[in-house]
Amino acid sequence: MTTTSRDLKNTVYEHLARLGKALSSGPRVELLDLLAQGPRTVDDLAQQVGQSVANTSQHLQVLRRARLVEAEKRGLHAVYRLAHPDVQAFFGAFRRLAEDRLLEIQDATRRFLAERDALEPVDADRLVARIRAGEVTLLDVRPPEEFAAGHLPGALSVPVADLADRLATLPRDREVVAYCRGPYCVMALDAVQLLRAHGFRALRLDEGVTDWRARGLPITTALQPHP
Amino acid sequence: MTTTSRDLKNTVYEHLARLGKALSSGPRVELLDLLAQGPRTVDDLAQQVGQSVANTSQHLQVLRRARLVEAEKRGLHAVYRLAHPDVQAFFGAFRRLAEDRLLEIQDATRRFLAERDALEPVDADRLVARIRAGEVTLLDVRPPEEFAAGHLPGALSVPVADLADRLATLPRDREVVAYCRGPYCVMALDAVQLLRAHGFRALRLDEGVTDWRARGLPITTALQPHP
DNA sequence: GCACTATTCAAGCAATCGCTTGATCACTTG
DNA sequence: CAAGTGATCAAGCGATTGCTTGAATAGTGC
Repeated sequence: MTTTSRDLKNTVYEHLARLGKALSSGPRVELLDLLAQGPRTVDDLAQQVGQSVANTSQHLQVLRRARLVEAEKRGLHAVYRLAHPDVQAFFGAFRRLAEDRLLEIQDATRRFLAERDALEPVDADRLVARIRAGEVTLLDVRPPEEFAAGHLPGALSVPVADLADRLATLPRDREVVAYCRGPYCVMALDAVQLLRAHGFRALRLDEGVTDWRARGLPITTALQPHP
Repeated sequence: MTTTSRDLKNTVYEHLARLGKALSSGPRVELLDLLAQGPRTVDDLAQQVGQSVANTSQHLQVLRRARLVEAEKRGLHAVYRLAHPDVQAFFGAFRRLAEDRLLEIQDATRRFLAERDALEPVDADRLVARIRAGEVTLLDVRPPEEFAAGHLPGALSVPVADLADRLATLPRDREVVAYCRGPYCVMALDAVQLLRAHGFRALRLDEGVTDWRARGLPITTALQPHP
């Protein structure tokens, strides 16, 4: 009797721990973070996290066994995506808790930003009104697929790789605000550096689409995520 | 340049994973679940999870390094508690996600409950009104310390171990509702069985104090958690 | 059918993890 | 101060994990 109730506890907590295990490896958390931006193929993900394809595939299967992501075969490719909107919300809570509690994270990013002397990012609260009013030029510097999967209203899709070629098309009389995936994403940082080097007044928004959505602000999808 | 940004990502995601690692072992999750009920000493916890004291201590230190719990020396004892209210909220989200996504958990508990033929628990929504109106006798069958750390308003503290001795003091003309720590806690189940065997109309509430609080319903503390 | 690509599978190795045991430290009480 | 208790530390073990390498599978395009 006490033994069977112990058994139940063990299996229940063991299953809970399976969810924890899924989040217990750096590369896996990074994969999840990428997938929170939108669906992706395996070797796309592998490239982004800088791991071998085989290894990435294995990590993805761990995530799949924990029901955090799911895969769909599309011709040659296997497209992975988050298994449910709840996962995105939970992952946000996970990241937020870690950032709040583990000061090392804040330290590391602060040190990194200081080192790159990228002026402190403007926080969203102050910018939201101006962005929504269209007083600034808003750039989404993520890859086009992520832009397609959802972006801030009014944002222009200018992948950081293409930015140099498209500088001429940007109005010079307005401030430019660049954003990418979130506070740890450096693409917006690169963009701001490049813009400033060319005389633009440029700022970095340190939130991504997921943070934006978490605030209850609107997201636009130019294309359906899975039509 | 790309290398340093990789470095930042690695350290950030590695730190995030530290939080995941804390949640990646069954006993550790169980410890967290217990601590969500209220502060505890090490060997109290060790007994509850059925592990050696040394092992429990080590698990607690992993949780502490992840800043999920903190310890305070009190004379001979080390009292552990959750490090912040956010941790409790997050742990609730963690458990809820796991329950929703990992059907194995629901299966296991359902099978267990069926095996013990404990009639299905009454869900809170239907009972809340009657409990608040005081139409039923509400029993908190957890240990006294947990009752002291916070309990539902109007509940009587009747630890399951003492229940048999106190049956005579309970009114027989009203329904009895027993609760303990949550859906996986079997103390309320034992209590209901015992009550029914003695002719009471008894029901089990499958929520605990943390669920109750998460609903925004009131909690009473008879004693200050840390005076 | 053949070459090619994207992904998964299987085997292997070093590193880490979970638990145990026995010693040690910190504090209380006789 | 000695005895006793609660907790931590340190060493050691078997099991698991993370990554690599090389082969196998499934679908595409010639």
